[in-house]
Amino acid sequence: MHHKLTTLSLFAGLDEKQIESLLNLIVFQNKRYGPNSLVVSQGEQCNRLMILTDGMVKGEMAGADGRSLKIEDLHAPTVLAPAFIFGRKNHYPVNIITYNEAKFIVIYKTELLKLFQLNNTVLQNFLGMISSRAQFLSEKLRFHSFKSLRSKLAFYLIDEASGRSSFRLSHSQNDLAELFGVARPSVGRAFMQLQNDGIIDVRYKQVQIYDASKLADAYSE
Amino acid sequence: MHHKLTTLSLFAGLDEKQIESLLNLIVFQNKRYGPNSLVVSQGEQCNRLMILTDGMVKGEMAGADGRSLKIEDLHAPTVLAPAFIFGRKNHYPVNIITYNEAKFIVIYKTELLKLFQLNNTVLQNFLGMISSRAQFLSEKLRFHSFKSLRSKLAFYLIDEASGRSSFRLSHSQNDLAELFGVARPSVGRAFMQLQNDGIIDVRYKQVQIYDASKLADAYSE
DNA sequence: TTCTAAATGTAACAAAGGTGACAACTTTTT
DNA sequence: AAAAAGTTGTCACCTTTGTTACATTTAGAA
Repeated sequence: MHHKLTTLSLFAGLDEKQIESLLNLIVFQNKRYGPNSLVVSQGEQCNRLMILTDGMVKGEMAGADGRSLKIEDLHAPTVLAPAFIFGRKNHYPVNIITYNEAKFIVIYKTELLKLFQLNNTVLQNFLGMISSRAQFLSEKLRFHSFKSLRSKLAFYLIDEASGRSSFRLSHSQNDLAELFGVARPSVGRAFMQLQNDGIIDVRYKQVQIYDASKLADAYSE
Repeated sequence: MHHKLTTLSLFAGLDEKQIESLLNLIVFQNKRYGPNSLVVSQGEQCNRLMILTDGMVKGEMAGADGRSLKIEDLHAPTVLAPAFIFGRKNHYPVNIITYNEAKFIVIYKTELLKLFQLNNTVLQNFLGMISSRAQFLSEKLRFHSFKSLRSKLAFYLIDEASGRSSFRLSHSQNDLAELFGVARPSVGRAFMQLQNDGIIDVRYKQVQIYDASKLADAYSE
């Protein structure tokens, strides 16, 4: 029936039979939306877990004037906004809109808690999902806390080097520019400056670190 | 005994007796550290929940070269790094060091899960803690995604106005500068530019919005 | 009220990064 | 091997933000 659920991170570690028998023990709804339907509207209270089992949806945030900007695309199977059922703010921050026909499983909060009591693996998966998200965001944010491009690049290089003094970059300058939120030529300039300072040597993707200590200094420049 | 635990968010909604009887049902350790002790070292595996019941500690991140920068101070009672027990990366990202003498309750992962099974409130509190953290981080990050100072300020103003067209700012330009990660005079300039464009009127903390639509336009400038 | 500390307005100059463009080089595909 | 696509080096010029400094205004304390 819901064969795709085995690939859902919430049910990781469970086989099809286990999932089915679990779902038989709780109350949930199947919902189906046509293309371009509003599934969840911004500000709506989030007291249920929505699992996208088929289709593709987008989350977009309505601006003060009605225009909206896309936040992200979500493909089945996935869980929508797991951090909003139990968080302090339990109102959706975005509109969720279908691209094509989409199917959902909807589990209300009380039933979800029942599910957690029934199966420890599901609970751990859910805890893992939210925790990983918090970790991911935390890391992104720390990256932003390095102000200058030079410091971001230094941080990246030390991480990428992971101890080696010579290595090949696994991202293009374009990727890095996007990652750092700057323009591509700026990345090139930053590389060049580190090289001119005698800290590294770069030639295309090949990097040689001459002075790891100075590179670490660059964190705070 | 652990009278302070009633103010711990993990045990919110429970009284002293309930907490005590819960703790009697699981295995945990009491630990005590002297001043300036290393409680947790960066990279160490996180397979236990540490609850700071007395004292004050700091988290600091060791740089590649040994120097370290302080991340945050934590006061009792609080839970250390709740998002790291169940997350994908279960290694502490920081060193935790005591300022003064500090006492902890240490609950291993398996016992913590037992606690969740025993008491639904504790589970919901824990879910709430990590969810709220994810939400908080998410919001911070979204703010950073507005590139220009003008767009950040516009976003802030619309939020602060919350519908009104005239209101008083609740932060100083200094606060805003810190919040936006820019220099203070830049904040002043950004205010002035919005004013010169006829979008708002500012006089010290008093703000009048003339054109909310144009202000919203400024998101993407 | 008067004094004082904090907040704000403003200016000149410096520095960082953005933009657009193009050539040179590498990698991948055919 | 040749062609195509992608990546990198580099340049000139523009825009935004940082820095420092100082005068002015406001708000809070005495």
